[in-house]
Amino acid sequence: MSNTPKAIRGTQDIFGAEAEAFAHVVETFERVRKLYRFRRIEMPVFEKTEVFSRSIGETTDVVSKEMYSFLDRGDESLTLRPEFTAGIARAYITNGWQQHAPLKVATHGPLFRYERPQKGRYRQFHQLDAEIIGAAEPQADVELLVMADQLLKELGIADGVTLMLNTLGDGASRDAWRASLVEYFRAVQGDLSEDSQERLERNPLRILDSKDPRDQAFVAGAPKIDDFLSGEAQDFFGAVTSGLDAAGVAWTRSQSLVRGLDYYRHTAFEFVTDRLGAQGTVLGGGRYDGLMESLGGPATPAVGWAAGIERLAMLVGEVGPQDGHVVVIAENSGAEAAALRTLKQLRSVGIPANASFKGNPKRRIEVATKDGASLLLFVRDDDDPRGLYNFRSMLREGNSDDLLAMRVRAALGIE
RNA sequence: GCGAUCGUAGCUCAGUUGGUUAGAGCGCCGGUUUGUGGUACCGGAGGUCGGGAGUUCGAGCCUCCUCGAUCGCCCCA
Repeated sequence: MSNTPKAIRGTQDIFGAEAEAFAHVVETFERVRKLYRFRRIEMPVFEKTEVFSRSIGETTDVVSKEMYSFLDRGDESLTLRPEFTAGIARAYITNGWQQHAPLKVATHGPLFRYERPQKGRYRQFHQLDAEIIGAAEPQADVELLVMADQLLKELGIADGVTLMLNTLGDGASRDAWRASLVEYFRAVQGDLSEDSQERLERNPLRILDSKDPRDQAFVAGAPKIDDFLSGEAQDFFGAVTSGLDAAGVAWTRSQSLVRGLDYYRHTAFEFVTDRLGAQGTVLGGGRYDGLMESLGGPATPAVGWAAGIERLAMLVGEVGPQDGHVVVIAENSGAEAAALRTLKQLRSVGIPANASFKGNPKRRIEVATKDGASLLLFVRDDDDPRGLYNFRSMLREGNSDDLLAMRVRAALGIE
């Protein structure tokens, strides 16, 4: 025991109800993604380090202190993906996926960030991801948000989650706004929190969503992005919001919602909840029109979002009861072969079935009970005069299991 | 990276101002009872008290270090 290696900090071994909830989130995402005709892609888990450092931004926390980077045996600097978007952008360029533009893609899987673990935050965590690449139109933003909205509804968690929406404007708007913010906050620098004094240098937009009351006093009077928006950027945002209204997606304008990563432009959004403590963002994303160029590709407009599977799974809670299943028990060793045949027959027609083969008959029944079996099927010797099968319902008021029993009888060809 | 709380059998936890062989419930294994099961009863296995060092005649209970968990900050999905 003491010399057994421990799991890595911030990783999880997921089992039982949590694993079921996790799978439920992924399955729901797959279903919805097909409804919206997003194409499935599979991405490598690691990339050259520069894929992330050039796109996400050298000064961001993600790149400067949270990446799992290492030299491989060829002395190349590689990094375990801290997010999906940069790798997808790289793939888009290197594989010539421009020919499919506008390209709607979706994926999910593990990401890695060296952070302090806490509720809903892990070093290996999992996200759903959806992107539309090569579409400059606000309809793409709307499409993505409508899909996200439906996903949350189908997961049954939309009630506790609200869509916070903002625009960062185009590149010029964003830069002018940023300069104005720096000027504004610099004037009161001494009164800001220590964190925000730091942010002033590296990521001034982030001061806007600071939780520190010392900052919030100044945030209210800070320059607003709306005053810097070009006419074009205003029209774009207007098209997004009216599209959402037309599609019946509720949203809330949040002037202080910004994105931490450098590549974002125009639309920025987060679906947030207050039921997850400090990790309230459950799905977030935005438009990243500048990203492809930072990786050396052609100017390519794109939008996307990612959602934390663990966080969604926590909100989903217990997933509904599984379909009833049959447990097959051989009454004695002579019936083992018949039991195996029976299991195969049941499963081949889609009836969930499990075997109970450990211990004495009583023990087998106990195990089956704990497994939640709704029907026990005892199998006897082939030549037993009482017949091959003995049914025993496990449900108190057995309505629903009648159907299961009927299906089982049909599958086995008995009356 | 910063702060706070916590870390005793597989699980949830008790363990009195530091003092003889560390306990319970559930679970697990075996058995009895039982109409082939969800009951009851009997018995059993399982812990170097996260790890290391120190204080003390003596530490699960005190100190330090370390690892991990949890909750915030930060960051982000």
